[in-house]
Amino acid sequence: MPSAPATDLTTTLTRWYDAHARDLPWRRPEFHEQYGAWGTLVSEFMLQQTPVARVIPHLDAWLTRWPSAPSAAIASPADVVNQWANLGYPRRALWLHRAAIEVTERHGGTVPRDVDALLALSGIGDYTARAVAVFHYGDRHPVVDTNTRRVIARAVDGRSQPGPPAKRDLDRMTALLPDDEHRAAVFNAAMMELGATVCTARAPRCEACPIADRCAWLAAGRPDTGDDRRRQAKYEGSDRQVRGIVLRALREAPEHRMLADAVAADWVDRGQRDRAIDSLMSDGLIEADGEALLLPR
DNA sequence: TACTCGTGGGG
DNA sequence: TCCCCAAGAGT
Repeated sequence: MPSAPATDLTTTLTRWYDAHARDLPWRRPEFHEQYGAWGTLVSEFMLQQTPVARVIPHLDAWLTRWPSAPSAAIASPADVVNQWANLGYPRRALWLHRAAIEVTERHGGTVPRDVDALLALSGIGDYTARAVAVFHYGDRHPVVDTNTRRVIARAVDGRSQPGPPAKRDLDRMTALLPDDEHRAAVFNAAMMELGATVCTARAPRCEACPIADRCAWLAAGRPDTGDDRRRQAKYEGSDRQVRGIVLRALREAPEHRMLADAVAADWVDRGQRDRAIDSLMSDGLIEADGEALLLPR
């Protein structure tokens, strides 16, 4: 007969987190003192779909240049897109810039604490809004990302992978959250850290897992329960690839300006190249000036 | 809901 | 080599 866990989930995860959490810039008290909620907001924007190791140097550079929302709000879109460099998904740079303007105009330059106010900002969804409210302000909300969804799928549901994201994920995370605000914040961080470093997507290290004794998936023998997530579209030859080539060329060009004909000139499918340029323009990531293309002013 | 949107490191 | 995946959000 299996014995009940000696310690409740929150305490177990909190102890593990205290001993094993990575020392990341946005977890340091000085970071919050220096940059306030703006620092957390910028870090979370960059962490949307970009790995931690790649974010760290860019975050430092960004906050050195723009240490507050109002300072970023008066930058040009070109400066922002260029500073974003190769972080990927460059629309995020424009949305972050827009959010900085909104924070300056609507909230007097201070990133708001209220989740609904955060959700109303450009580029901020369920994850980022609650991450700011929890990790900077210390409030009690469910922070649901790919890591927490995977940990719940395994530990609670006994499945090898989570299903597609759904609104219901928020309620499931809430159900696990301790009542105390501070403990809830640590619980959110610990679930994410566990998913990022132990309960990983590909090769989970169950032998190092603090909650292995109560994991439904491990108890079931780590079955492959299938994966109903949608696979990422092929990148090679895609519109995204062409967009990436075009934008990189403009970032690296003198004055961030090039003759349109010279951009991605060796891309064989000319029609696809032109469509990519059109879509970048409609996103506001580039603009046309006569025969030239340039980053938006 | 389904699809799009970059870039690079690791298995 | 190739494929997978990464602190998601907007449409």
